Amino acid sequence: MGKCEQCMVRQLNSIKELSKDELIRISHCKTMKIIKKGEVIFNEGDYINGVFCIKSGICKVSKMSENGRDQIIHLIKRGDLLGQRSLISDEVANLKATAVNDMEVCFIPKQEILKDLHKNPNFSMSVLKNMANSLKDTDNIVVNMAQKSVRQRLASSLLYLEENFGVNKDGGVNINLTREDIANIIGTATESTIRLLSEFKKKDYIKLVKKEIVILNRNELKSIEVFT
Amino acid sequence: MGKCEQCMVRQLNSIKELSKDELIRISHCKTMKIIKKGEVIFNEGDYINGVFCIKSGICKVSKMSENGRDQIIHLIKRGDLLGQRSLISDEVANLKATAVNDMEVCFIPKQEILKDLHKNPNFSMSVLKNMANSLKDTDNIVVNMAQKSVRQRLASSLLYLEENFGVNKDGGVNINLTREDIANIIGTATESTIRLLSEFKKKDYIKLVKKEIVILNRNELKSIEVFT
DNA sequence: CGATTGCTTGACCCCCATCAATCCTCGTGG
DNA sequence: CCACGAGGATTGATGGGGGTCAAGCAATCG
Repeated sequence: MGKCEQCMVRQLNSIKELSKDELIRISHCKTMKIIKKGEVIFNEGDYINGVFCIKSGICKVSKMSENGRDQIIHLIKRGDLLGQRSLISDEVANLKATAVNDMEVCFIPKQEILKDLHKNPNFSMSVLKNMANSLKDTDNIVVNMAQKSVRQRLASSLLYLEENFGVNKDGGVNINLTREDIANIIGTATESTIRLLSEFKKKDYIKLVKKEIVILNRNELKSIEVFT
Repeated sequence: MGKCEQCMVRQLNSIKELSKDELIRISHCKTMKIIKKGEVIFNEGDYINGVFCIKSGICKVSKMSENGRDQIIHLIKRGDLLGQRSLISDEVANLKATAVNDMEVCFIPKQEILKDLHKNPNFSMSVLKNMANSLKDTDNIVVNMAQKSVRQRLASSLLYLEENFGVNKDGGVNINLTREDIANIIGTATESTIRLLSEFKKKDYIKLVKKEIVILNRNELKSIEVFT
C-alpha cells in the first residue's frame, strides 16, 4: 500500500498542510480503491464516511433534478478532494459522483479528517479557502445558468474543458464525455447540444475527430461566450 | 456603542462560538453602520476589509452578468454574516450587496476575524459548516436554474420567500422586493415574472394586496414547483 | 404636481424542448 | 471472423415557452 508521505498528489490539496506525523497517521488508515469507468462512487443520500483523494482519473458530480434529468455541477480530477462538503456538514451526500474514466482514489475516514480539522489551523484554513473558492465558482455558475443562452454556455464549457483537461495528440479535448454529459453540464437537451456542435463545426470554430472535439477558434468562442 | 457581548444577534451565527474575551476584543474594534434602502454595501471588485454582521434589515447579493442583467444569488437577513467568502479567499468581492430595506449592520475588521479563525477551532469549524451549507444551497440553485422552467422557479421562489421572511398583517410576503428583483432571483425578464404572477392570481394561487403578494394555495404552488 | 420609477398588457418571433427516425460504432458471443 | 444488439450520435419536424420591444397605466417622491 502506498504511503501518503510519498504521494505527490497531496501537494495539490489541503492535505499538504498536514504535518509529517499527521500524514503517517492518515496513511495507516486510508484505503486505496480502483474505480472503473461508469461506476458510481456515491449516490445522493448515501452516508459517506470520509473523503476521497483523487490520485488519477476524472469523475462527474451531479444531482438529479425533479424532472428526471441529471445536472452535472462539478468535474473532479487528480488532486481534488471529493466529499468534503458532506463531511463537514455531517449530512448525507447531496450529490452523486460517477467515474468518467478509470480512477484511482484514496479513501480517508471521517474521524481522521475531523481530528486534523480541529487540531491543525493551517489545515482547516486551507479547507476553508478551498470551500470559499468552490462557493465563488458555484455562484458564477448560477449567474451563467440563469442569464446565458445555451449557445453561450456551450461555448463557455468547451473552453473550460480544454483549459482544465488539456488536449490529446489529435488536439481533442482530453476528457471522455458523451454528448449527453456535455448537455448535462450546460443544462439542456442532448439534441440541442449536438445541433450547436454541428453549427460550430460548420463555422470552423471546432472540428470533430472521431467524436472528440478539437477547438480551432478560441477567440470566436470567447466572443460567443459573452454575447448571443 | 452597543456591546457584542450583549447583542442577541451573535447567537445566530458563528460568532456565538467566540469566547467572552474574544467577543470583548471584537466589540472594541467593530463599527456600527446604518444603511439606507437601496444603498450599495459593496460592489463587485471592492476590497472588503472585514465582514458585516446583520443586526436588522435585508440585503440582496447579486452579480452582474455579461449581458447586463443583475442576477440575485442570495438574500441576507438578521443574524447572517456578509462578506465571509471574500475574507477567507483574500480576494476582492465577487458579488454586489444592496440593501433591500433600511439596515443596521456591524462591521468587523478582517484581522480580528482571521485571528480568531486561527486560534479558535470551534469558531473555524462553525464558519466551515456555514460555508458548507451555503455550498449545498448554491449547488441546488444551479440544478434548479439549469433544469426548471421559469414557472417552476417562480413558484419555488414565492414559497421560499414566504418561508424565510414571513408575512405581514395583510398576509403579504414580508420582503420589499420589486417585480424586477423577483425576476432577477429567478433569472428571467421582468415581464415574464409579471405575466406568471397574474396567471397565478387568476388561478387563485396568490392574491395581490397593493403589489404585495399573498400566498393562498401553497399546495398548488408546491406541485407546480416539481412539475411544469 | 410634474417626473421618475415601477407595474401591466399586447404583439411578435426565436430559441430550444420534444418526439421520431436513422445512422454509427463498438463490444459480445456464436 | 462476422452478426447482432445496444448505446451513442445525428438530423428533421413541430410547437410552445419565454425574451424583447412598445405603449399605457399606477404610484411614489421631491
